[in-house]
Amino acid sequence: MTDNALEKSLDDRLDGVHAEIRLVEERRAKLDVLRKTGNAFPNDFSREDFSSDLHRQYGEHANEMLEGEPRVVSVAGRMVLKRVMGKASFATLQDMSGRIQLYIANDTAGVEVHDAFKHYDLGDILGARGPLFRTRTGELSVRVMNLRLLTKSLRPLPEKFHGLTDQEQKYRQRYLDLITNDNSRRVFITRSRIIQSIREFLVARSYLEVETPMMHPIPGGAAARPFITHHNALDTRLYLRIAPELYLKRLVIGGMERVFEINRSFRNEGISTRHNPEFTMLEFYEAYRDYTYLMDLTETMLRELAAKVLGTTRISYQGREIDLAQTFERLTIVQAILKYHPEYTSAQLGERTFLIRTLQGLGIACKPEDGIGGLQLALFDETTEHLLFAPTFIVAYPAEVSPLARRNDIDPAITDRFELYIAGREIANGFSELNDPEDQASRFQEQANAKEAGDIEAMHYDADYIRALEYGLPPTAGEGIGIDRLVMLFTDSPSIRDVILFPQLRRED
RNA sequence: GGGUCGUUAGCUCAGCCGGUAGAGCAGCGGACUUUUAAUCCGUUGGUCGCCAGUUCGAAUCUGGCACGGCCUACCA
Repeated sequence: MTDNALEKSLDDRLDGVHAEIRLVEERRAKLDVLRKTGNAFPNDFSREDFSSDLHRQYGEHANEMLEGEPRVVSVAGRMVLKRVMGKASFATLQDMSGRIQLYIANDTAGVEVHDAFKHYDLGDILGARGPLFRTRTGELSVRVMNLRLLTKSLRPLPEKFHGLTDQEQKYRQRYLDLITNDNSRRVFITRSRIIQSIREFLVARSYLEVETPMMHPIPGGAAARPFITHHNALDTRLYLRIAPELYLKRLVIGGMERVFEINRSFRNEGISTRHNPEFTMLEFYEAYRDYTYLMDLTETMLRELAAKVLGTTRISYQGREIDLAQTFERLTIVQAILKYHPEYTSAQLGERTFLIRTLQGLGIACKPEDGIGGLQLALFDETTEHLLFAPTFIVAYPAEVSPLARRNDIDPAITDRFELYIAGREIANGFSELNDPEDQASRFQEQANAKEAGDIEAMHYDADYIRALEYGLPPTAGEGIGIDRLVMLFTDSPSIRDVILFPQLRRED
């Protein structure tokens, strides 16, 4: 590259940043003026009123009532709309609860305040005081007597009408998404309410909320690939947890007969619209109960949750209706396949050779060690799972894929376990816990052997957990619910990234 | 990981068969004392994701790369 070419490329590069910088520089110049004339970042403004409270309390009041008994309010928030009309202006302020309109005029706020306001930018944080009134078109507004710029915004906001639509930017700069998109705000408020309501539901039933380690010396409680890290002082390998299960059951052994935890688990697997490397799970355990009790409890919980958070048990997800008030169907894996695929017969689904041939026809690789139950489950996963739109409990999972679940008393090849499907997705997984330490030890051994044989998701042998079981785990039922997926369902969100504030993305650079 | 679509002004988007860029919003200047996506007049702003190639000439065609959306695979 010649010197000339290098110089040209540098010039071009500076030109490239010029446009955006210019908009910021204009605002920076305004900030410089603020710095010179006083405190540019004051924090002595006292906000007394939320916009939603004002709309709720005075939304129905006629203007004569408001003018007759003036209610002076103090509001603050980000200016998201601005309309200057010469000697009077309107601005829309957005706070955590909603929006309120400000009226700023020469004859009420004063010429000086109004002229200053004219140079405020969309995105600035303002504080305003004045009496409420209703405009000619009926909108509840603050007749501004005092107005202060509390924080200068240096960067321009996304377009006021369309908001931010670029998915990547919504995820990377979530604050912009929250400022400009009502739906996004609604989703995360709903998420918070769901979690809060679950807490209340369980606490009301004498559950204790606990926190167990996220860093595990032996990852356990699920079949998944973990993240690996290292502790320097202990010079030891640690894994980010893939599930809290084994620690929660240790607590039940310790006498915490009803415990729950709502927190993150981590799985080092693919990222998709249904998977984020860190995700939030509710796990809860109750002693002296079995999995049938959990199914009843889950139905009640989801029903009450919807009624409380959404105000209805009827959910619309991606254009289809789900009514949580209806009794959730309960089907075994085989019953579910037969219901949705009447072309198969019950006799066929009991034949190993038929199952293997059918799965191969669907392009599913069968492992030679797969038992009949495993083959049935593979067929279910492939052909039926995604069709379970109405809430459905699937029961009778094979023991070979349920290393932590109690065997069924009549058929020891299956376990007392269920999974709940809604909208074609697994929402919950629960079972009567395996509390026979010797059975658990041999199941761990099978898992360890599978791991040895190359199954990267197989569980480790956890001797410490076996020791705990040997002290006696009371008969217990336990369940996990994927909170993110539940929130997706309740907020009609197509992607898990829409319900996680900061989803994992590739590095920007 | 595989398939597919996308990346143009701060934001939302046009840009046809190749002739080196347009609108709206935002910004700046002006008019306007009940607007509400205010309106009207004027105006600034772009290495068209990056790197090569084809061509007299590339936002446009071809290849590669980066990032993202969707579908798909593992899973909760």
